[in-house]
Amino acid sequence: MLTTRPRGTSDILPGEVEKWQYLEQVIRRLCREYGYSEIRTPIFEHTELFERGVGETTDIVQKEMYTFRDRGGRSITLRPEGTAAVVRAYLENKLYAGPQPVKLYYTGPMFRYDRPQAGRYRQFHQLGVEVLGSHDPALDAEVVAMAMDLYARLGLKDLELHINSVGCPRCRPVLREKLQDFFRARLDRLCPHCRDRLERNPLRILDCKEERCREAGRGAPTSLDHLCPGCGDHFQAVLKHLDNLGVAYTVDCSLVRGLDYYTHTAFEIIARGIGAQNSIGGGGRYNGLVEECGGPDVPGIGFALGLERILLTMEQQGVVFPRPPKLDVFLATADEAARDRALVLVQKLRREGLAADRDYLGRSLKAQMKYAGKLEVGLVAILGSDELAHGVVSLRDMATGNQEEVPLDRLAEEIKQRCSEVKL
RNA sequence: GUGGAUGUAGCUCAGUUGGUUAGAGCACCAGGUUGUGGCCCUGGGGGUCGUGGGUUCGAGUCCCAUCUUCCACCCCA
Repeated sequence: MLTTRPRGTSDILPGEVEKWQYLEQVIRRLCREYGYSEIRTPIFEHTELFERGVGETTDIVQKEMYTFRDRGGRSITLRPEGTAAVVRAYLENKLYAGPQPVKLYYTGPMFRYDRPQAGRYRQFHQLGVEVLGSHDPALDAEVVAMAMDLYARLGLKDLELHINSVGCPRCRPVLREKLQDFFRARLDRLCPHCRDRLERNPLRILDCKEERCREAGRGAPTSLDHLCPGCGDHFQAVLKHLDNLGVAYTVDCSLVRGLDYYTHTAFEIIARGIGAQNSIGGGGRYNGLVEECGGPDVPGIGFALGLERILLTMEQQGVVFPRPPKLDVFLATADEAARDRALVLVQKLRREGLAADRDYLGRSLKAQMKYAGKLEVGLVAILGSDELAHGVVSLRDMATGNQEEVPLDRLAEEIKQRCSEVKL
């Protein structure tokens, strides 16, 4: 073999791809029902979009981007997430001039240069949802509820919804400083990791698994105590709306998001049992991002869900995927004369909207039957010189073994009728 | 980027202290007499033993390097 697929990528093969198609189908219906339109942006963007949009200090920008120079010398980056590009497209195409708010969704591959492990890949897929142009806390609640609705529709159970408010540009720096002051006084009690975190991301220290850091974090200032009145009111309103919707949540003061653009509401959904990478979705508000990208002061909120991780959780929880039949009918031939007619007949069936196929390997009738059995085709139409002479086809029900002759001109109708019976 | 484990047919794995043409089950293909699947029987194709070096008379078996995959850390979907 010349080479293999790049590390952390995967080939989604027949057998597996049907699960993706099912997931995508549920997603599209959900988004339509919630009033979202699909947007498709490029897989790659100018690097500065992510540097500015996602944030220079984030791990994504500092060590996880697939960045390269194109032949024109431009710095290009394979998108590591979707929000920045949607905001760019919103501005570039002046969507703020249309009816507000703008509700958009996307699915597709994202790229991050990380070491692969359970639930983490270099090319992975997300469903993302973004709403631009509304501050309404009811929208925050609806966005959270929409994510939970998707999981429910897919049959997922026992998920944990964590929610927090990370404040706004007025109150966040205050908390940050208080936290830094708090931990600076306890620096010697922190693990080496957390000493690094102190400058970069002090909130993370509260999340550390080391016992001594948990000990040191006791009594630390929390985000909720330091929200400014505006942020506090907003957060309380979001929680109230979630209560009204019957969405169960845990307020988690240690929840931070890894991307710089988040303000106010931040949330994350955790699934147990799929390994260390157990976050199957997350999101929040980003009221400063549009302006940061050079646009008007327009608020935004959204989420991103990891499709691989959702599929992983579905499998772990034993969810059964619907398995539509590959073919409606297989056309088997008994001899050379029938073979010539088969080509024409199978085309005719396809034009009738049926999924039909035949043998291409010159196999014996027996081998063709065997093949049809393996494909789990419900019906096999058998054509031989006897049938040709009478203008009929022997139609065999593979589940029961019953077989009867059907006139050629009624074949398509007969198959359609039997297929619809099976579905009922 | 760091740490640990792993790598023999399409898949799951055997392969004894290094010793002749590397095996099994499943899968695939073909047969088991005249035009018929799911069970059974028979036969067949398919492996540069991840890759590259090295030690040795001789390496799938030992040593080194490298890559992949898996798991974890950091972080995230």
